[in-house]
Amino acid sequence: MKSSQSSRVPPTLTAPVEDYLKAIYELEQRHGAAATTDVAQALAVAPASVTGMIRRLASQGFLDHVPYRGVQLTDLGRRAALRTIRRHRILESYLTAVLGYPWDRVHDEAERLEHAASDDLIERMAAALGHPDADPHGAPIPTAEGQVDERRHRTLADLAIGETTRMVRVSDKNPSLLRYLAEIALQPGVEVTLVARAPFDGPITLRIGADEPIVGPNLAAQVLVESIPGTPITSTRSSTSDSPAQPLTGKSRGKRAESDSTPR
Amino acid sequence: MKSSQSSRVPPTLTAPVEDYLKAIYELEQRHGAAATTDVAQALAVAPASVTGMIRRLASQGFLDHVPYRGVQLTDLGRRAALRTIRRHRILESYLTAVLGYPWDRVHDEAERLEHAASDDLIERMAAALGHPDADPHGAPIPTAEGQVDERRHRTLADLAIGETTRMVRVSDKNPSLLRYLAEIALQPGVEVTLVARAPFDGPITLRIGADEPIVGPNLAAQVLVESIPGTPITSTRSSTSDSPAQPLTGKSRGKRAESDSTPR
DNA sequence: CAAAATTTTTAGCCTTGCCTAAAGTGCGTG
DNA sequence: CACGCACTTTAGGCAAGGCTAAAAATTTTG
Repeated sequence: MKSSQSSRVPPTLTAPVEDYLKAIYELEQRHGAAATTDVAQALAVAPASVTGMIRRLASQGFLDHVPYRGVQLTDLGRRAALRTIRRHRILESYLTAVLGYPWDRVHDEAERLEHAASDDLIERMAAALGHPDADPHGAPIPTAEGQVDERRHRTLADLAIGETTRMVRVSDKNPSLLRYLAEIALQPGVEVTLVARAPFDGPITLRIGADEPIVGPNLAAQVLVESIPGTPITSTRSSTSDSPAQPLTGKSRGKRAESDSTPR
Repeated sequence: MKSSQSSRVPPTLTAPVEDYLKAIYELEQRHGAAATTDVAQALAVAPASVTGMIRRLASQGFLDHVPYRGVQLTDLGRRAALRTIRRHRILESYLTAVLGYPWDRVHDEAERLEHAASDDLIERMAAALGHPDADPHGAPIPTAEGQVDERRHRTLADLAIGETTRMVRVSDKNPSLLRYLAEIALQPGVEVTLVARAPFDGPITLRIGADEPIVGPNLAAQVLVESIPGTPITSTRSSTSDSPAQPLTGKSRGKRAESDSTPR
């Protein structure tokens, strides 16, 4: 019985290990837990493979595993996951801001580079960008010490009719969605108003600047927004919290790398 | 019996495979052939491991292997090797010129990134640098089509007394040597004169600008130089050729990324 | 030119990650 | 409360790459 408790994150994790920890962290954030099947789906591997890797990760102190019950990252595992996430998001920011990558193509590139880049390189890139708080898709960048803004946000689908909010974030994993969002100028920092919503989960009319694009509820549910300070909250739907609910681990948001993405 | 002849380089080679092909290419350049032991030493693995990998690479058409005789890259293998070398050298150039890496620390970083970067990323970096011909250590960068300047050069140790040449290249693999060279300002593009050479392989006095550093024969043999056009060649020692010997595969040299390395 | 030294290969084994097929668990529902 | 379904784990394999020890081939040398 080995006692490898909550010490420092080993410097040399394999790429698959980093991917598992990252995926488990993100599942924990979204669903409060990470089931074998969910991890398998997130990583596109067979569930049996996940069971095997989980055993290994548990034995190395990255997570706790109750058979048939799911996994939970230890402090060590969470720090390792956040380190990889920091790398990923700084890489995305750098590729977009400095090398002109469109925002729908940075994910795959960052996904590979995050396992190969040294801490030194990552910090040089962060410095070159002025230490941004969020990546081009609005995802908060953890600090080198593992602090990150874990606030939940409402989605466009949660808004009340007439409500105006600021777009804050969208997943980086769906290139065609990202291309479409760029087309209708729906990007982090932009103000968006819910003009109308057709019944029975029908199309949603937005106002973005002078345009009034109509989007499906499926798209709307993927776009995260936040209240604009000083605007009354006219809640209509049940939703995840927007104002600080859990104690924040990170610092304030705001600065963000300009994303000069080129749709198509 | 599969027929995977001299077609295109498969897009997805593993990192070890890329490392083997690169090492074999470089050994072929230097010694005309690549022996099992040499490859093993270059990659820091056991000779038996090399035998195994060589069998696999031969079966995939990357090289020809005559048991107990050594290996030779096929056209396919050579193209794969040059692709990796191009990535490596563009990465070194970019890290040095754009992110302020000192020239003694780019090798390790490039060594990992070369396996993870996409062609797109590499070409964006090359474009950002104005498509340099050589990396910060003077190594020629192969074109995307696999053309490269394979000229051999003399070393500082080969010079005649009083001869003035231009420093062109040094290996990127020895950080402390690189730091010392930066200290005495002996970098690619710099003019260097052989002032004196003590007998019995003794210390060598150089002139670089206004300085006259004294270096050992061991160091001198690692620094590649080329004749300055219009300077008579006063040969004294046996040496590898300097003027075009083998037909060139690459284009002319010249442009080179500024290396703003910061020694210590 | 045979013995010694060197190089190369074979044999057998290990770890990491992944797979499929089959067996166990847990839970909701009739 | 038992049955069925979904989820999870176990069992058994495979490929890539690496290792050591030992055998075989080649080269060097006395």
